[in-house]
Amino acid sequence: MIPEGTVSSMAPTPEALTAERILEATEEVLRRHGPAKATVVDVARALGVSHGSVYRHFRTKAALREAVTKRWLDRTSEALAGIVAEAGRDPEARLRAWLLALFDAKRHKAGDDPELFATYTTLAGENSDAVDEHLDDLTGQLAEIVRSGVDAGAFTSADPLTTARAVFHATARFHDPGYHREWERPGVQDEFEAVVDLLTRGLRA
Amino acid sequence: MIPEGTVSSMAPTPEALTAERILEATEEVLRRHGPAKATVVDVARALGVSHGSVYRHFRTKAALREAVTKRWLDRTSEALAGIVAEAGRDPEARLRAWLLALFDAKRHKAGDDPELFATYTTLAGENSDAVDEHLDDLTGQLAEIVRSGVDAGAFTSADPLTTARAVFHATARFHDPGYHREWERPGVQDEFEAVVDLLTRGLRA
DNA sequence: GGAATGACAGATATTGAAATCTGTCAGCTG
DNA sequence: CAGCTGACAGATTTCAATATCTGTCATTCC
Repeated sequence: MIPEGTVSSMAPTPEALTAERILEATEEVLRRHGPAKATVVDVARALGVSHGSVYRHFRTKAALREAVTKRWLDRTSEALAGIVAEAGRDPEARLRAWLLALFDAKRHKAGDDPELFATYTTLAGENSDAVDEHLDDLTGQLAEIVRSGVDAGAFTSADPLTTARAVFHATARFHDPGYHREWERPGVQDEFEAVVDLLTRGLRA
Repeated sequence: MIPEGTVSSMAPTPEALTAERILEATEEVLRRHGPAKATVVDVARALGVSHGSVYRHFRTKAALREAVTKRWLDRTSEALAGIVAEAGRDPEARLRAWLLALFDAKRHKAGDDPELFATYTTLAGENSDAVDEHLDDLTGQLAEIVRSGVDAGAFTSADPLTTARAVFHATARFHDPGYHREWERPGVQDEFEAVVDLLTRGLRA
């Protein structure tokens, strides 16, 4: 066993209570009990500590839930950042791939584990600040794709960020959790393509 | 006083209990008490009859609420039909006018009387069949505009109805009641125009 | 001495008994 | 007789008592 970093006493068996461990336990409790019934007492119990100890790392229950929300949103952003980075690829293909990846990611999350998806949708509703940041992040990625398309002479846009926001808003039906019921209906894929076709036509130089 | 239509006994003072009068009373009760507390007993009381009489005209409370919902949705559709009928006008201008009229109508309903808007949003959520019909009606109107644009050589579209649906979905943020909170934020008008610009560019022949 | 505990006050959620509502129908009323 | 009434059974909602939770902090434990 290697001693972990610079700890005064090495406290071997009962791992130190870190913010990270609390967040993991909170995700687990949310998965098990859902957002309405998940209490910080549950989280403390899952960790084998008193609930007072949790309050040492997170000032309030709301702050704890917000931190969980941020982690989750960041994981989504990271997955898409890879497509933005594919510098060599045709801008239109990159745009389509990015939009499809976003749609697919959401669709699979909603379809594979509906309860967990509902849980995170509830959390997102409680933390509009975290969501706004996430949305800025995503539109920033889109703007990056638009900008490179303009530079390559493939797209026209007076202001890539405004254009990116327009594309994002126009595809809301295919990524906004509020529409998740529609994602399982037969024709959605075609609807998605019809919208993306219209948008890419509108973007072309 | 002129006798009303063909009535067997003329029953002058206490007006006959018609489906129409019940619907009006129901709208009033919904306006006063909201969707959660509006009961059919309330409706009967407002009309000065027993609740049994209401059930003579509407089989269930749900059917009564659905009828109210339909009336309300139909009023919205009719208002927009006028723009579709402006045959002489430039297709692109007609499309923009139609989308703006829809956005403005929704925005004013939500802004002027938020509680009534919330009430009707709840009713709409309960009556997805009526809503689906309404949506078909609206996309039909849009398709009519697209079709006339294609005929005039101003628009390109392999299938006007599919294209109309794409335009409708792409502008969901500006007519779907779920987004009503966004309609009061400062930049919405610009966001709306950015989306409509992109879509009209995509439609042009 | 820094981290964790657990008792506590006020806020929030749960529960089950009582009140109200929905939908039916036999009978009243004009 | 057509239309309306009001009593009724079962479903749903309300309300208040009870239990649980949140957030604090004086005290305990390594």
